[in-house]
Amino acid sequence: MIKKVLLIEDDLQMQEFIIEYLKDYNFDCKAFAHPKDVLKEFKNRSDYSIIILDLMLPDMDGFDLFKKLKQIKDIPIIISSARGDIGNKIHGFELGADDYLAKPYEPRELVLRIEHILKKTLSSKIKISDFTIDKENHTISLDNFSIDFTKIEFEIFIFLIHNLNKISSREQILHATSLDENTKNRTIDMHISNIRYKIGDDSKNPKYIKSVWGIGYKFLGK
Amino acid sequence: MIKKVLLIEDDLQMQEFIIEYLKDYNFDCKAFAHPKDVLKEFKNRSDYSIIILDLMLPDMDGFDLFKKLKQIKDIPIIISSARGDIGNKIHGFELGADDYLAKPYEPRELVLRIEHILKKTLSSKIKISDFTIDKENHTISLDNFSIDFTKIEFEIFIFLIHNLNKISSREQILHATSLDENTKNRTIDMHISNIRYKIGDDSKNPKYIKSVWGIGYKFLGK
DNA sequence: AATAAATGTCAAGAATTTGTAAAGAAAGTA
DNA sequence: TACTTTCTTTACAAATTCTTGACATTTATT
Repeated sequence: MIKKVLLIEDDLQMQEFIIEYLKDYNFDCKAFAHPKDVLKEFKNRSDYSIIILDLMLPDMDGFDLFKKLKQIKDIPIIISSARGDIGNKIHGFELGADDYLAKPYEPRELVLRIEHILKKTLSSKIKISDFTIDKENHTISLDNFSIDFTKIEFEIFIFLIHNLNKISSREQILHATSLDENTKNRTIDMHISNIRYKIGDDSKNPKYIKSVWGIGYKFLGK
Repeated sequence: MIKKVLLIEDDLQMQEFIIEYLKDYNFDCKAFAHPKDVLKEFKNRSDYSIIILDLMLPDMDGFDLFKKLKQIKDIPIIISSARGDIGNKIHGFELGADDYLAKPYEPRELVLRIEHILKKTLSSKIKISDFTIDKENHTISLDNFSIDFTKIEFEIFIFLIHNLNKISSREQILHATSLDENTKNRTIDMHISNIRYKIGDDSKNPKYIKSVWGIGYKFLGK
């Protein structure tokens, strides 16, 4: 499967160069210079695997853009910035950037970092807890029985299990999934209830999804 | 807790410089130039949190050393190598390096990468008094027994223990927690009573939470 | 020792949060 | 269009937590 890369870079020559370079490594890369265009594109076609975000952009603060992109869909983002721009780097990591690249960088280094991150994030068929998760095929199975999750159930399940043993608030769940941002909390409870039913979990004596009173939900591991 | 860093670097001046730099960021860094010494040290004292491995070493191939270190104990390793030494970089990632740094690098960048990796790897557990506190997961344990605090009990407990050996007034407790501002003082007393019960403390002869007559409560430490 | 004020905690019930059924709205399909 | 599936919301019951009053006990003051 060809991975799609979303490049945000205002230097047009650089754009061209990276697109060509990534093509050789089997990445389908689209580039944009303006935040507005990026957001529009990403909202419409969110089948990208990774985003490369250059911080030196016009119009809008790069961190704003970062947050907005993450809100639309939580995929890995590599931040690139001018070498020595340390303040930004700190901020980048704190924001949750998966990596950053100091400019000027070698294109081969970019490829390596992309592959490294995708390997961690996307590699299909991972076993966590008693479940086998195949993100690529959007399937989850328990004891070799495939579970039919709906889209949102799948997203919530993935989010919870990625935060194994950590409490996820309803707000976090909301933002991590494609749920509309003014969806009621009780809707999430309802999805949890349905997920529990499908995986045969009991809310009163949970094996997998525990409610943490007043705070959120927690996927129990190991 | 001070984190220990194991630096493998054959340039002695560079060693000195990095040790000093990391000291400013509260890392306890020990450096070695020769693989034999490193292995000996790491076998004897494996309480390091992270390893910085420079690939340009005498005596032994850097990748061999990498593998041997990982075998002794699987802690994060950052590989550093001469800029442009792409072949090594690939290899580094394939070996399972957690990150790599192209030389010359800024020391601040090293700190950032260390902190980034440790944040991911190390859990957020802190030990205070006899308790292990994980704020993120909202769990507190005493002698490996997990204590089930309610939301407000948790908040009060955290506040008291953060003010170890200091007296906290009921008013301070009120404001430090999510309690409604016109909650009665006696309610706080009740919460304290419940907390004491859960941690097995005795109000008359307290080991942890002492009442200071007319003023407030004090968490006793060390 | 007597008194007043502060603290400990039981127990009741008030308030909040959660579980889930059911019904309708929205989106997708044939 | 009609049908199916998914999503959202509401409603009510159940569970949990929070608050308070009451009374016993402790501490400080005189």
